Amino acid sequence: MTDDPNGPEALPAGGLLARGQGVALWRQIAQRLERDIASGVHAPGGRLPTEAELAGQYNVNRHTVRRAMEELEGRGLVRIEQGRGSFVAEDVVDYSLGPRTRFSEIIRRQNREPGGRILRVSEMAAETGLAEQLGIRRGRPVIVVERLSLADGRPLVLGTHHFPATRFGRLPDLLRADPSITAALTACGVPDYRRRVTRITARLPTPEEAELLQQSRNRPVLVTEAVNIDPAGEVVDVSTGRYAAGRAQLVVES
Amino acid sequence: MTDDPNGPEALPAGGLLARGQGVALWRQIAQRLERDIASGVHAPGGRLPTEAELAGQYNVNRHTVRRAMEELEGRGLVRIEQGRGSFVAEDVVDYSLGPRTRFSEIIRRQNREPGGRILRVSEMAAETGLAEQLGIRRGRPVIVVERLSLADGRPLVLGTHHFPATRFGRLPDLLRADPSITAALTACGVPDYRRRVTRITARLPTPEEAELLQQSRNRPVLVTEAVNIDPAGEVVDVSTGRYAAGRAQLVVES
DNA sequence: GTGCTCGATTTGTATAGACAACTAGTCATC
DNA sequence: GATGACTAGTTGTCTATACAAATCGAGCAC
Repeated sequence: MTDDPNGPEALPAGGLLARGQGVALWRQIAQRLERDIASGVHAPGGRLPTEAELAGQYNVNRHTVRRAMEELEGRGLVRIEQGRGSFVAEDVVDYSLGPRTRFSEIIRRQNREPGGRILRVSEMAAETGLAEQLGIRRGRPVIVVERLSLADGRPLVLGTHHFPATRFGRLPDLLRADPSITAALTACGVPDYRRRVTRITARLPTPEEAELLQQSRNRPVLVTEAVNIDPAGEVVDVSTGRYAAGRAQLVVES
Repeated sequence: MTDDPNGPEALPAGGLLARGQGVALWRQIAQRLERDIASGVHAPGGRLPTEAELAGQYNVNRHTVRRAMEELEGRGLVRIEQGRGSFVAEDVVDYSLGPRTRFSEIIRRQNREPGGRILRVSEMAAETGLAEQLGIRRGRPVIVVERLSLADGRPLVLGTHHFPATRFGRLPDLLRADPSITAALTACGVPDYRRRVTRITARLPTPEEAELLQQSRNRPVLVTEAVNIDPAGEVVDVSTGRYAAGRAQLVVES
């Protein structure tokens, strides 16, 4: 760095702030953080340095950093959570629950790229409650599909689907080729289906769920139990969904 | 006030805050100020108690009050001005400058009640510059109309209009009956006119202007010089407008 | 009457300390 | 494996002091 204070060199992001130059320290910090966010130094959803870290980095008081963070929060650039930290804001997906709940449609409607990963396909005998919901006899085989749904590459929903095996025996093969459940059902002779009911609760995720959804084990997931039926009214799918904390909100329009 | 802390009596607005009850002091202060504004204790545009006064009133630190004020400012309820004080926010009028600039239309378009007061009507000989703009000979008489325009009863613009007396000799009588210049011009055979040009500057108001506009003498007013012409292209009015500080912003759409 | 200066007033910034409230991770226990 | 306790880490609130920056009004000079 030259001795010329008006030289062309740009200070690095962590460089000293300009004191007594007419721009409040907190504004300069806010500007730098905004720039770092815009340039991708901090990714959406990513955790920012702590207030103490930033205070040390910029050699200012923690309250000065807080003032800068409040500014960014007010502008929707960051999300501050007591006890957890500060995070780059990311848009929360509005997950509409209605007669035609379709993951890919919902995601595309919000200008994001839907994705899916089939985690596991297995077969098991239906226990009483599930059999009842599916309208089959207890003990009959069901295809269980565990699928992770992503938006823009980020996990959003962890779904467990149950299909009567007698009717949807081909699902495992179909899903190997294309992870779209809607497409697979079409191939099985169900060109359309609709949501009959959705029940919503919340709970803490299991360790495995937390890992798959890329979230903390201490933050609750929204849990849905849904029943989907075909045009004839037959139940085709009983599914459980677990929605990543802070990344989706369920929307029910009356 | 009864000894029962759960009694039905509501604390007066200036009553003590509830400490350690799970609601931050600054939130309680913000809520009370919001309530006072909503109930009309503080009128739009009115000055709020100073930070020091509020700190004393609520028995808190000045920074706690600042936090509350920042909250209200962020929600657009108040306007804080360094060195001047804090004021209840009032909507700033968008004063559109275009071919058909009409005060009453502009005000009504923003759901306010236009009003006007003729301050003075006089006659004088046109000096060189004015004569030139009006397209008359120097020394010819012009009718000078000083009008205060109000929105919802609050002064917004102080206008000085100059009309050629030979053509608009009836203006004084007409304006006595109805303070609408547009209506008076119609009665004088000018059913329509449009804005040819507007020049904008800013300066500090004179003491009289400040008083009429109900503002500080230290705050600049926006000043416009406008030329209005009739359908035949003849200049009908050369006017000066002085817009109250903080209450109007000129809007020019390209 | 006007403009300038100065003191008082008011908000804005920065630091500092202390403690509350919340969260996450670890570890022990069942 | 699940649960609860505990600890460390992180943000939130409140107070306090000091000084900067902006504004206002009074007084005075011209």
